Order: sequence, then C-alpha cells, then structure tokens
Amino acid sequence: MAVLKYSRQREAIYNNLRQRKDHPTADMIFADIRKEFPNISLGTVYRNLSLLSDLGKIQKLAADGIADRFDGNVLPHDHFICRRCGAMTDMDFVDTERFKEEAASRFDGEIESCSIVFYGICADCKKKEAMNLAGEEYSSEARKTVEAQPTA
Amino acid sequence: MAVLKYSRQREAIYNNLRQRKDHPTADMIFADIRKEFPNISLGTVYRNLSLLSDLGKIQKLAADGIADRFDGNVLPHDHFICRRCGAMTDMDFVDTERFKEEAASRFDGEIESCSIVFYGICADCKKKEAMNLAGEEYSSEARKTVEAQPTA
DNA sequence: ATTAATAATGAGAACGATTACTGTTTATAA
DNA sequence: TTATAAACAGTAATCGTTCTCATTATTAAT
Repeated sequence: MAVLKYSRQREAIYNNLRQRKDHPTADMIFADIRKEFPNISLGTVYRNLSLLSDLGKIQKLAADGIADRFDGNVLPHDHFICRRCGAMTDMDFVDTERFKEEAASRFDGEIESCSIVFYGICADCKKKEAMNLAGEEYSSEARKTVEAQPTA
Repeated sequence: MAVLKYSRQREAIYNNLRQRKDHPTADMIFADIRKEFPNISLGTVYRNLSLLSDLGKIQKLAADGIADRFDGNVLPHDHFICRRCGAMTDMDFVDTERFKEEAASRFDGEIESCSIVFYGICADCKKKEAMNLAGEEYSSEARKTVEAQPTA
C-alpha cells in the first residue's frame, strides 16, 4: 500500500463520520453510506476506517463489551458510555493532558496516548428510570443479578 | 442461575488469576489451567471469568485491538499497554478517584466507573530499541507505515 | 448413605465483529 | 490510451466469545 489513491467511497465515509455527533460502529456507518452507494461492501468500510485511523484523520475507540466505535474528532478528549442504552458521548471537560503528564513523570516507559472512558447511566436513562417508564423498553441485558457466594 | 455451586475448575481459575501479576487473556489462563485440568474446556474458562467478574472478584479489561484481559486486582487502578510487545502493566499511582469526582461534578448522568488506559512503549522495549537489537524479534504488526496523503 | 434437584461441565456448534482473499474496476501518471 | 497498481465488491476465513446440550458433580433433604 504505497501510494494512496482517491476513492469516492473513502471520501463519503470520512465525510459521514465528520458530520455525525454520535460515535458509530463500522456497521452504522455502512448502513448510512449505503444510501449513497447502494452496493458498497462492509469490507470497504472497515478498510477505510482503519486506513483513516492509521492516517490520524479519525479515531478508533475500544470499549467494554461493545463493538469498536469511530470518532471524527481527533482532538484528545474522553468518553462516557451508558451501560443502559449503550450511547457513547463526549466528556471533553477533563484535562487529560495533565493526567498524561502526571503519569509520564512517574513512569519508566514512554507514554504516547491515554484513553479515559467513564461508564454509568446517562441523563436520559436516569430520567426514564425515575419516571419508571416501561423498564424493559430501553434496557439491555446489562443487568445481571447473581445472588450467591463467591468461590474460595 | 440462582444458587452458586462450588466447582474445582472455578477455584483453580480464580487462584490462577490472583497469583499472576500479568493481565492474561482467557486463552492464556486456559493454557495454564490445562496443566492441572487437562480436559477443561475454553467455554468453562470464559463462563467462570465472566461469573467472577460479575461477582466483583476479578476485573475484566477491554483495550484497543487486543482480546479482553483479566485482572485479579479489583482495587481501582489504571493500566499501561505497550504498543510494541502488548504487555499490560499496572499504573496505580494516578489518583483515579479524583478524576471521577471531577468528571461527575460536571456531568448530568451518573458515573459508576472509569477506565484509564495509557498506551506507549514500555521500558523494556525502549531499552531494546535503543540497543537496536534485532528489531523484528519482539515487534508485532503494530507499526504500519503509510506514506501518502489523506483523502479530502 | 441414597436420592432428587439443579448447577457446572466438556465438546463443539453458533455467533458477531473484523480481516483476508480474489477477481474486477478505477484512478493516476507516463 | 495505455500500463500500473490501488481500491473495489463479494465472499470466505479468522478471531474472540457465547450458546446449546447431554453428562457429571455438588448440594440439600431424606
């Protein structure tokens, strides 16, 4: 993969991601792009997302249990993931750089980046929960009740 | 899954994880436990790791591109992942609680937990790199060279 | 101890997310 | 315009993980 060539599909994928404020999975982008390119392949979406991510034009985000998310905002910022509805939102008000420096100053290796992900219940889900609206309507399998003694 | 019953496999998995200082994948634990239980199944390892994690006896860790890691240390602490060799080590000297509070104070939803992962080059790999010892011996496919212009 | 109830197991199929392959199409540069 | 190689669509393969199910093991009550 020496010289990069232009492709309309890549441009569309990049533009789509930049315009969105959510943090879509490859599949969500695929579904959206399909409207413009009805026979684009999922592989093309993955290939270009990973390429764009390598180029530093977008960010790839890994999180607990869910599929990788992509973010058109490459500036360092943190994220929140709702355990109830799975929504991922920005948390750009914490000074990550300060953390990174604090950690780097006491670490032997070389710190390049830092991913901070908060988990909890988003404002929307909290509100819905308070109203006691049809609990199962928006809940996932996230809550598991285990009422027993641990081993050992 | 109402009442938990004892199992030797689960105990072995739990003890194995507690004794290790690395942050193994399910597969690494499987390989190790197999020495004691030659015909334990990988599914059993996954089932118990996920059960122990639900019970709060161990921690499940998600990270970028790599398989889930497990940690016998359930106290809140952060991690570092080496992009070169993949090793995951503890970074318990940053005050995560302070971060969480700072974030929570300015956030509408409810923050339950927070995962902080630093990425970079560990001290060992840095040393080896400096010595210029057979570069490919310990490097993975992590480094991709893309020498071209981004789209758009 | 024996038994009944049911949790946990081992083996392997199934699954979702992602990557790799293959033959065809498209962009670029000569 | 034609040669070259990148990018494509389509699809198979891979990986990590979960699920199914018939069998085994643990527990509680006889």
